[in-house]
Amino acid sequence: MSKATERKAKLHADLVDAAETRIASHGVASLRARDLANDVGCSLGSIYNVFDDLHTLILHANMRTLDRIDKVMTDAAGDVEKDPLNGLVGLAWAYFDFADSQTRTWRALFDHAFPEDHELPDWIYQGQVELLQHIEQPLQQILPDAQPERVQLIARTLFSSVHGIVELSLDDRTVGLPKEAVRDQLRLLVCGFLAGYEN
Amino acid sequence: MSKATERKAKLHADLVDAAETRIASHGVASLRARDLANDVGCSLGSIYNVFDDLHTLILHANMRTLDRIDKVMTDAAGDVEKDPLNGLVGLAWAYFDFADSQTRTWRALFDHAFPEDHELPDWIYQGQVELLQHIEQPLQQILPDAQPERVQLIARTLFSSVHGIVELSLDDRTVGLPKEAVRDQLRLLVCGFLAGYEN
DNA sequence: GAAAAAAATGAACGGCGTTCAATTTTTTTG
DNA sequence: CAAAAAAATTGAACGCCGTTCATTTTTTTC
Repeated sequence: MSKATERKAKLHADLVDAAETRIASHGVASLRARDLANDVGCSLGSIYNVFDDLHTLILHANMRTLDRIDKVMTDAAGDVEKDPLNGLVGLAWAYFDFADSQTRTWRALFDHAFPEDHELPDWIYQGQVELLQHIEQPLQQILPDAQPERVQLIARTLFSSVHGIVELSLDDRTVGLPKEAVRDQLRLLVCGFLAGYEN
Repeated sequence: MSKATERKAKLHADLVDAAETRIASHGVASLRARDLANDVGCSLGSIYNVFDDLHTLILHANMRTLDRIDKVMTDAAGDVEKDPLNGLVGLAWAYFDFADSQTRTWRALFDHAFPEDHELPDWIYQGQVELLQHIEQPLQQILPDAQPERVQLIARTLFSSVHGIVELSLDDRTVGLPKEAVRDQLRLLVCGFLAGYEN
C-alpha cells in the first residue's frame, strides 16, 4: 500500500474512532466537524477528502455499532437450539442491555435524520438484515412448518416490537415502560406472541 | 381581551398553523424560522416574542398532532366494550392508519431531537398519557383481576410494541415490515400477547 | 531530480437560530 | 386628550455550523 493510501486509511479510521467517542459521550446531535478535526489533528477540509460529508462519517460509526450488536446477539444466542423460545427472549434482553448500556451510541442508529435524497449504502441495510437472521433461526425451529417468507415476516414483527419497547423505555420524554419492567414485559411479549402463533 | 393580547394570540395560532403545514409537507427537519415569518407575514424577531424558541413552537404543533391522534383513537374505540380484544386491534390499526397517512406530521412527534436540558412541558406528557388510557380501558376488561398498575404496564408494552412496528414499517431505511403486512401482524401481536396473559 | 498527481490547508461562503438596540404601537396615567 | 410608560415589532447583526475552494505542501511517476 502506498504511503498516501496508508495515511488516508489511517485518517479514515481515526475519524470514525473520534466520531464514535463523541457520539458515545455527547450524542450524535452534537457531533461537529471542527471538533473531529481537532480530535484527530487534521484540518477541517481534510475530513471532506476522506468522506463525502458528515452523514457518511456517521454511517461508518453506525456500521460499527451494528457490528457490535451483531456480536452481542451472537453471544446471547448461546444454545438457542436447545430452547429456541428462551433463546429469543435472551436475544431481546441482549438488545435491551446493549441499548441501555450504550444508549447514545445505539440511538445514533435511529436518531440521526439523513437527508431524504441521501441514499443509504447497502452495507448498512445488510447489517440490519444480519441482526434479523439471529431471530429467524430459532423462529424457524419453533415454527418448523412455516415458510421462510413467513418466518422473515414474523422476525421483523418481533424485532420491531422489541425495538419499540426498548426505544420508548429509554426515552425520558415518552410514555415507555420503566426500565425495571422491561425484561419481564419483553419475555411476556415474545412468549405470548409466539404462543398465539402455535402454528 | 386587550388588542395587544388578541394580536399576540392570533400570531401564536398563525405560527403553529404555518408550522403544521410545513411539517406536513416537508418534514420537521426542514422547518425554518425565516420561512415561518414569511408565511404568516411577521418579522423574524416576532416569532421570539411569542415563543421561547423554535423547539417550543414545534411542541405546540406536536400537541395538536397528539390531540388528533386522540380523536382518531376515540373514534376507533367504537364498541370496545362489546369486544375489547378486537377493540385493541382496532386501536392499533387506527394508530397505523394515522401514521401512514400523515407520516411527516406523526414523525415530528418522535423525530425532532429537543436539547437534553430543554424540559418538556407537562401537557405534552399528558397528551401521551391520554392515548394510553384508550388502551387501558379495554385491557382492564380483558383482565378484570389485574391491578391497575399492572394494566398500565401492559398498556405501555402494547403501545410501545405497536409503535415500534409502525415506526420501522414506515421507515424505508430500516428492516421494518412491508406495509401490506402490518395489519395482519398487528392483529397477531395484540391477540397473541394477550393470549399469553390469559390472566 | 523534475514534472505530474494527490492530499492538506484554513479562510471564506451561505444558511441557520437567536439576540438586541432602535422604532413603532398600545396602554395607562393624570 | 395628552403625555408617559409599557409592550410589541423590526431587521440588521452575531455566533455557529457544514461545506467549498484556491493555494500550498507532499507524494508519486518517469
